[in-house]
Amino acid sequence: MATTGERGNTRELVLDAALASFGTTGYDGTSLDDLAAGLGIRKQTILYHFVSKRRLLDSVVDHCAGELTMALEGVLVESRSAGGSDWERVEGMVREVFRLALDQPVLLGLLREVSRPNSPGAVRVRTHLEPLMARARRWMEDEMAAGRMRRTDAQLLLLSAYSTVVGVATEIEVLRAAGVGPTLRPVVQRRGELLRFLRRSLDPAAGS
Amino acid sequence: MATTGERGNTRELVLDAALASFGTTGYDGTSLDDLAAGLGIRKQTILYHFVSKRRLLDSVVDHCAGELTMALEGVLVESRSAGGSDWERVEGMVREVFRLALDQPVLLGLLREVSRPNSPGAVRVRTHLEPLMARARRWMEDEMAAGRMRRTDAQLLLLSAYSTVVGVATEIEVLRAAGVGPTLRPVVQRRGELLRFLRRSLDPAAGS
DNA sequence: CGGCCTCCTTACCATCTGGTAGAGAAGGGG
DNA sequence: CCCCTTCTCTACCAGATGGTAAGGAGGCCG
Repeated sequence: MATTGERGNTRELVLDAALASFGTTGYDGTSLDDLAAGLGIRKQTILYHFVSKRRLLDSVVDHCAGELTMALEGVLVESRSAGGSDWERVEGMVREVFRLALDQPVLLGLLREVSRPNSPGAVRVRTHLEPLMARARRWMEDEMAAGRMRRTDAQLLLLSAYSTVVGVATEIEVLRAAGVGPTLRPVVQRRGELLRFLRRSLDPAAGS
Repeated sequence: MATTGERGNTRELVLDAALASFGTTGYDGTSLDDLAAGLGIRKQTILYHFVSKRRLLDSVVDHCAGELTMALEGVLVESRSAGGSDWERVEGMVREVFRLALDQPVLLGLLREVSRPNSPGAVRVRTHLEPLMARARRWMEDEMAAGRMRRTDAQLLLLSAYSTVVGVATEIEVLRAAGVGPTLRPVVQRRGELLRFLRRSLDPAAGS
């Protein structure tokens, strides 16, 4: 075992620190030496657990994607057992995403970093998002066919919602940088806009 | 003069290439060697014109900020000579910003890069934006005092509009990365939302 | 005890980085 | 003609970076 007790949680400590560093300083701006120094360990310890810097980023992305997926799954299960309508499910998921983002602002930094075209993490994030999106799309199209959802281009709607979330994430970071701390107002407002947009597009009981 | 004709436009060529590279690959991800190689020149030529990498970034930011300022100034002058109302002026400026963003997508990349907290370009961008914001704020407060504009927190409104624009910029990039090319729809929609929000907050002739 | 596995270490390296020093080419002006 | 300025080049460097190789400490199992 390790000389300095601490048990086997080194991996997760590195994961957390890397998430924070990638999210704030960026992938290229993060050096393994600095990362290790911040944790009081040696760079090689990081490389022992995560082979290479690139795969460390992948692991961080995997970790966060897993959290998101589980959280959304939870909402889905809950809504299903409560017998909620389609629209209530959609709303629940959107609210959960925003809740996650506000609870763990570090996630926003990472999201922004990997959302950049040409980002090394972009492909990895895509492998996580694509099945999620495909599943959501299939579900929506089924519901549309059954008349429980207003007909629209599911693919485009999902993409639009996704880009909106990424955009809001950026906004939150910009506001934070400008000193406007945890002012929920604009975020809540933008969430409301997204929800209204989705409702208008999906809810058969909504006007226009 | 230069061995290879081309006159003295090397500086601007570098500026353009740097804008593109900083915006896509990021500041840390851009190497002077690669930048120079892409232009068929040597790194030292870049350093001759721009002393250091950091100051190259500053120059790029200055250049873009100058373009933006001039464009906005143009809208102001035009609106003033046309005798437009306060609200028409605000709307004209917002439209001009979006027009610029759509015309020169590279600007979006840079904006996103420098909007990141801890970005080396953040301070530079702030020095450009602060006087602009202060001026806008004073103008708005004057108009509010004169009753030509609805009373509200000018500072917060400006910041909110700014963060919205940055957010939209990110959205456009994400959509572009997802293969959804120049689909104007979501952008126009978000511009509409921003305009409605501003109108609601500022135009005395608007409802609610 | 001795071999094995896990985890973290020191030692080292090839490469790339931004940046310095200085030379060479060419135009312009006295 | 020579000098000065402008611009680009070659040569070079100190430091940082990601990554390899190998060893040591301790638990576990035969």
